Amino acid sequence: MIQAVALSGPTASGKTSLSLSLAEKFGMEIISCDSMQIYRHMDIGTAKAAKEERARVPHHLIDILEPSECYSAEDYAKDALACAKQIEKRGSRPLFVGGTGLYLDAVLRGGEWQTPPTSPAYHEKYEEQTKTEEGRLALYERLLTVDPVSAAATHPNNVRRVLRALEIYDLTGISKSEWDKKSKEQKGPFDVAHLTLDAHDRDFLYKRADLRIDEMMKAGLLEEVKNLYGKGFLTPQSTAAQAIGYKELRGVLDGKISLDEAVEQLKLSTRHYIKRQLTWFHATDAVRIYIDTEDGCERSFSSILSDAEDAVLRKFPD
RNA sequence: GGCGCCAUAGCCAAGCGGUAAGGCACAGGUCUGCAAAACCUUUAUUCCUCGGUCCGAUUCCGAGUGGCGCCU
Repeated sequence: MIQAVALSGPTASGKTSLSLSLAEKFGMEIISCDSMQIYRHMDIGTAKAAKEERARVPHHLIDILEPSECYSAEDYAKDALACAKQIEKRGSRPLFVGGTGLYLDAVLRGGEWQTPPTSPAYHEKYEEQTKTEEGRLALYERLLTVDPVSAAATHPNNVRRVLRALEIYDLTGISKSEWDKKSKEQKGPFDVAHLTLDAHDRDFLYKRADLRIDEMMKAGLLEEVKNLYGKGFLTPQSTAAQAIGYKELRGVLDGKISLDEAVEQLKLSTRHYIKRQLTWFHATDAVRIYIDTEDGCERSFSSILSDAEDAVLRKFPD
């Protein structure tokens, strides 16, 4: 078992600065767990740690792909595990830091029972069919006969998940629910201290996020987006184009919406994202570290840091 | 001052005599791999106020209030 620490939490909760101090304190190396910081040329909008910050502690899995390249949770699990093994060999612990819950789950779960990768071709095959109500229902009905357990857990409207479950069955002859069962039974490769940042007052988090977006705009986010599209690094159908900020600002470049509207939209998308992240991390057994007091006031960095250190030491007394 | 139009949830908005569509926001949730994605659930005992007609009014009539437009 590889001993590891994980620091999760929603956007703008302060993961980056806390991770640096925590890594320095315990001599850990950081493995980013962020589906968008993976991509090069997307720096401002994904709030990557600055160059000087990254010089303080070794960072991994940032800037490893071009924005046009495909990547998935499965790829991440492989890459992150390889990274973690090397860090362990160097005699230190990996510190997973990021807000992509699925990616974090994927590495920590690890093991033999990994479902086959998605093939874009499979999904394209059904693109026409999923456009109509009847088509979607037919797919769902097929899933109902092939894998009733997964069907029961999936809403018929959630085409992506319905297709994915069908794909796994068609590719392997084994139902997705069967794969999941095996996967749950196996032990992951990590012994992990999972900390997650949280706030008593949701608005406290939202305000921080709004503020950070204003700073991103000042730092030249629009230029960054313009460049990405201008140089053809980013295409509308790539995964990277789904990134918050990049998709909203594209409308400005096309003259479809005003800059003010786009920024409002970007703030809204960010709030929605924060909410989904909180839902995800609340469902984990992570130790919650609050960035505000119970009456919604800001806590000092040093007290947050000392909470985090305590949580790590409780798990690994050294 | 006169005439016309409008007033429905936090916002936008349909309904125009039979018991309040829809969208957005908010809130809650799902998640085994495109996840910064995709998807789900929930939200007006009441329609600006008062009076009238009617078995029944958000809907029709009158008055008031507020907003918008046009005219003098």
